[in-house]
Amino acid sequence: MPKNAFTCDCHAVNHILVKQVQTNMPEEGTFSALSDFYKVMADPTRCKLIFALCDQEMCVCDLADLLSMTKSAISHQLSKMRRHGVVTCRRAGKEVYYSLDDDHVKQIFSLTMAHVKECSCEK
Amino acid sequence: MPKNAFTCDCHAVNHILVKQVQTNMPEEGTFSALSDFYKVMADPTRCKLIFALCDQEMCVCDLADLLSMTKSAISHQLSKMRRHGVVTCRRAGKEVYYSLDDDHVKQIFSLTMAHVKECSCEK
DNA sequence: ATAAAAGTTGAACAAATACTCAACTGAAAG
DNA sequence: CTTTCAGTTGAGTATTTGTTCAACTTTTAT
Repeated sequence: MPKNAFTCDCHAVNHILVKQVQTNMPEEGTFSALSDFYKVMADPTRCKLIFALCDQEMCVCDLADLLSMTKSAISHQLSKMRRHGVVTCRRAGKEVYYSLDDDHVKQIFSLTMAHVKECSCEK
Repeated sequence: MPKNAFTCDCHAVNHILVKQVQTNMPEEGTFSALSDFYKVMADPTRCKLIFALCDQEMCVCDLADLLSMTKSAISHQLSKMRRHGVVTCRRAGKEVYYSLDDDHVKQIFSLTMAHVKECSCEK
């Protein structure tokens, strides 16, 4: 059974506009990639980790101490972020040091920080 | 029982750095606001809606037609986005037209679009 | 008034997900 | 070699969440 193939329950008011937007729409994969990226950011713990890693690399242990959480919880989050290209890591003896992978992330993060400070929208 | 108050299961390697980052950390509310914002963006359907509304306002019906989804599903998503200050709406006869509320959103969105096009990270 | 179309809303269900727990790997020190 | 500490990983659980369904409101047309 095709998912939701044609279950629009109404007739478009402005057909021309709909068609026009439709031709400019990126492919499905672009939107999954977009929302996947935002999903990685969509958690307070991961936002804190990004904030912490904005200025320097840090090891899992220090990040766990900083956020008063277990190494396991932090490690899970970091590996998710790593799978999505948000952070990289390097081993140094017993420690593994994480840092931000991409400069875009820092840009997007600080732009969003500025946004939420201005925007006063109720939950 | 206090949630995870002090359950860090290790000793910080670099105490000084941890303390330093700790003093610069924004308050909890800032991080919830940040992740709440990203949560709103973290869905393919909502990303498509934002894309569609980047250039002009559109009514629910046309958006439902564009994405081949029910009015109800679209309306639920739009109201979520409205509660979080991402979109606004105005009534015009039977139709309700939605548009992007804040220019920051457009900026962040296009920056992210550029990011995911360069970044080739596996799922 | 009545009907039809656009949109909203609340409950319910299925899928995704953050943290916990326990078992594991890798590196350094005894 | 054994122990210890840093970190990872998989399973399990509780919570969150996207869509459906059905009932409702609002506006326009007959």
